[in-house]
Amino acid sequence: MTAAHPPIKLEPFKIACSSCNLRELCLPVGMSNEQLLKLDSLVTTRRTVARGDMLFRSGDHFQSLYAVRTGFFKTCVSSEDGRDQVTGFQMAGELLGLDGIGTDAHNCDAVALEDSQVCVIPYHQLEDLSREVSDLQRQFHRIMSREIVRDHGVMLLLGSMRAEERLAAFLLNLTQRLQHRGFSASELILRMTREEIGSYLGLKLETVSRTFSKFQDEGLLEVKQR
Amino acid sequence: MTAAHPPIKLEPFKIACSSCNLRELCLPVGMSNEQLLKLDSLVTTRRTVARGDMLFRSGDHFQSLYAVRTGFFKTCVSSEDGRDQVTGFQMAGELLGLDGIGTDAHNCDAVALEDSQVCVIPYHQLEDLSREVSDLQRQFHRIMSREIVRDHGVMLLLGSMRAEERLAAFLLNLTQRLQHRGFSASELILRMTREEIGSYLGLKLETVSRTFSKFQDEGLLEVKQR
DNA sequence: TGCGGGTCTTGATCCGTCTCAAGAGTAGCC
DNA sequence: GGCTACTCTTGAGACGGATCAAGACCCGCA
Repeated sequence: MTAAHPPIKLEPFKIACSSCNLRELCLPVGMSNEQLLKLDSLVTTRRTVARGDMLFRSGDHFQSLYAVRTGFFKTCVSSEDGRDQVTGFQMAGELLGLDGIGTDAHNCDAVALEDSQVCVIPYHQLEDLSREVSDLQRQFHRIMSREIVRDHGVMLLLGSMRAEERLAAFLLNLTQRLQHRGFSASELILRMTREEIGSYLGLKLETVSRTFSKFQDEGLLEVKQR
Repeated sequence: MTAAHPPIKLEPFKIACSSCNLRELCLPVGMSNEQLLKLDSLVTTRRTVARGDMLFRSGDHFQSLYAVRTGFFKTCVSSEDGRDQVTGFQMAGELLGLDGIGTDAHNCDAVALEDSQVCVIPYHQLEDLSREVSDLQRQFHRIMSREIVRDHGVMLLLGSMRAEERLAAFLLNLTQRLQHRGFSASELILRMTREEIGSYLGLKLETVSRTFSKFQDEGLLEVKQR
């Protein structure tokens, strides 16, 4: 939309929603330029999370949502008796922290699977602005609703598919989302371990590994260490 | 709040959110009386759904949310290849249809498991009002967020629990919700079949039945035909 | 009251995934 | 560059739940 950028200016380009290359995937979808400026004034800080570090953990006080700018995350819940379940993998443009709204406390751990950056979205300000900007309200509701639909899809997977089907559905989903972001449809790097994939799919890591081998034997895919 | 009801008036009492006995469980939570009157003008129609009938089905155009007033529902998604998964059971005060917001089309079937009544909440009007009434906005967001948290809990159940644990967790959850609504904590009527329970828990109906029998043998509960 | 269809229980067997275990491959780090 | 720790692969055997099958129970309805 901006015809040209200043020719020589070298000061660090402050990345704002209005000029973010992810704005067609993220919270800004459907918003006008004018509205985006308001969003810019709300989303002013970014946070870097090193691989293996947590963005937030279960029980933390909830204050902000986070939009993944670069990198890759997993979220996982755990039960009192120490069981663990990966509930999702998040990539650029996806929101983290929606689970915290209901109780003002985060309900899962969010772990960076590679060095990552997130935009901090102060939740109360987002509420305020979305009362003013209905397009923002709409998009926010859509995102929450889609998370619910996604979760239901995972339930279907966990409740009624066999190991091969689960892994195939998982890989298909990953490649589709990566393709949406301009990556190859035929190749991908798995940022997560077999164990994490297994946890997400309700399988043990050995089963995941065996299923990969099986797919490879059948010529369905080629595995080069992740 | 009303000290006494009119002594003789027999005309049908128009049930509004402001006087609904479920207002402490449902959308009105946290709203003032004044705000509730606005909500009343939005939620003006009710719909009766006979046992076995569908409130909406996957693919239907999305226009409204539904709050269960009386009765009991299940929601289920199905994959292209005909697999079926019950994603939840809804009782009084709970909202149906949140999955439709993201794509303007319902994404699951909602089936009444007994004769039921729901309040129709036109979604666009709800959006409008929640821009005006921040307490409504907050509660609506909370409800969506809690649905996400609930779904994550089901994923944990499906991904890492054994049959007995799943059934126990399910029964515990049901009794807690019923208790919240003033029913006995030690007794309940299962409105759903073994097959529906199984579908929700990722088990076959025979396994559900066997697990009930096992619990009974161990003296953990008593089964009187449902 | 007796019939028929749906639901539930229980048994026997089978199969998919888990478990345990050993070894190979890979990456980070001194 | 070589050590260590982690991750992945593969095998053998065990086990939980699925499947197949038969019969009991229950409810709605004629």
